[in-house]
Formats: sequence, structure tokens, C-alpha cells
Amino acid sequence: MVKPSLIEIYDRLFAFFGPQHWWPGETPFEIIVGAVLTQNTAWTNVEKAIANLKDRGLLTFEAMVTLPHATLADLIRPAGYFNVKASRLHNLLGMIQDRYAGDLDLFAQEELAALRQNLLEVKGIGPETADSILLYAAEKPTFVIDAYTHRLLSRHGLAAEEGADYHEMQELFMASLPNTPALFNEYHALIVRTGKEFCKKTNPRCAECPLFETLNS
DNA sequence: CACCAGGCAAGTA
DNA sequence: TACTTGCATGGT
Repeated sequence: MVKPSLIEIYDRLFAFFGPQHWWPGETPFEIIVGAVLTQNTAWTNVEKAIANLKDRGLLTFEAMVTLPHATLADLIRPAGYFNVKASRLHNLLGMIQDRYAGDLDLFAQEELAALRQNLLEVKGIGPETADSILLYAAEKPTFVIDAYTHRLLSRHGLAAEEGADYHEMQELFMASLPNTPALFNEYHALIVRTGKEFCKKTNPRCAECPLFETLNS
């Protein structure tokens, strides 16, 4: 098997699926909330939690930052890990309140490296959640590595080994592609789309995947 | 019924 | 450093 380049993989996925219009959220604030809620959780469950907040008019920074823990936890219950995630959301909103006066425009104007550092200092925000927020809510040029990306690199023999860590995989993408937010946005979205559609453990459809022939050529 | 889903932190050796 | 475990709901 010949190892495909990351550019070739992108081209095949884009040709097959077309633009994905990510993140599936309407505002930067909704994207930030969704990024925490989707941690190790199916997106369909996140949608229910977001709807609970939205239906009550509580999907705003001001409302959520002051919501009692128990109330917030109850509203986001469908997303799972609700006690943990309520704390994580409050930790994150607290940091944005303290450092950026609760102003997401100000937040998004911060420099990439400093913003990433500030996000990672929040308890409950790891590299993937931080990068998702940076890329999709603040449009910073950073690449998101998630479980689907890990499987993709591993399956195509592109990961260093089974033990390739987050930073290594991120470097692989960022060293081989133009560092533009629009490209990183589309590429990650396409990887998730492909993973959901063709790589599920239950009912896999590998042979129909746009990367199948590349993989077996 | 068992397994899985767009992580992360804390504990153990 | 390298595992292991807790956190939890809803779909298949």
C-alpha cells in the first residue's frame, strides 16, 4: 500500500462530500458550549441539551455564567456526564469573564498561542476542546485532532505508531497544509463526516468510503 | 442486552 | 511515564 498524502485525502473527501458548513452551531457562543458538551458524546445527545437551553432563552453567556450548578446540570442532562460538564462550562465561562470581560469578540481577537494557553488552563478543557473552540468559534488556524482523526491516520499508516500523541498528529497536518482556518475547518469536518458515515464499528461501510480505493491501491 | 459516541482529569505503580 | 478509572445519557 502506498501512503496517500494528506492533500490527496482531503481532495478525495471534498470531491465526495462537498463543503460541510461546520461547526453545527449558529453562534460562537453556541459553538463553545457544544464543544464542551460533545466530549466523548454523540452529537444527537448534545443537540437535546442545546435545545433545552435555547428553548428557555438561556443559551447566552450572561444567563449561563450565573445559572446555579444544579440547574445547569439538569438542563444539559441529555448530553451525559452532566455534573462534570456543568462544572467545565462554568470554569470556561468564568475564564472568559475574568480575562475577556465575558466579551466573545474580545476573546476572538486574542492571539492564537495566548488564547490556546488560556483555554488549556481551564480545568476540563483539553487539547481537542481548546482547538475546536479556537478554530470554529474564533477562526484561528489550528488543527483539531479527535478520535476520528486518530483512526484515519492509524488506518492509513500515517501516524507515527499506535502511540502517536495529540501534538504529533496535529503537527503532521499543520506541516503539510496551508495554515488557513477555512481549510482546517473543512478538513476536520470532512474527517468527522467520513468517520460517522463509513467507519462505525457497528454497521461499517468501509468499501463505500471515498478513501477505500486509495487505501487498497 | 452489550456496545458505542467528535474527552478529560485524577489516581496508581 | 504508562496504564486505569470515573463520569452518564440515548441510539443501535
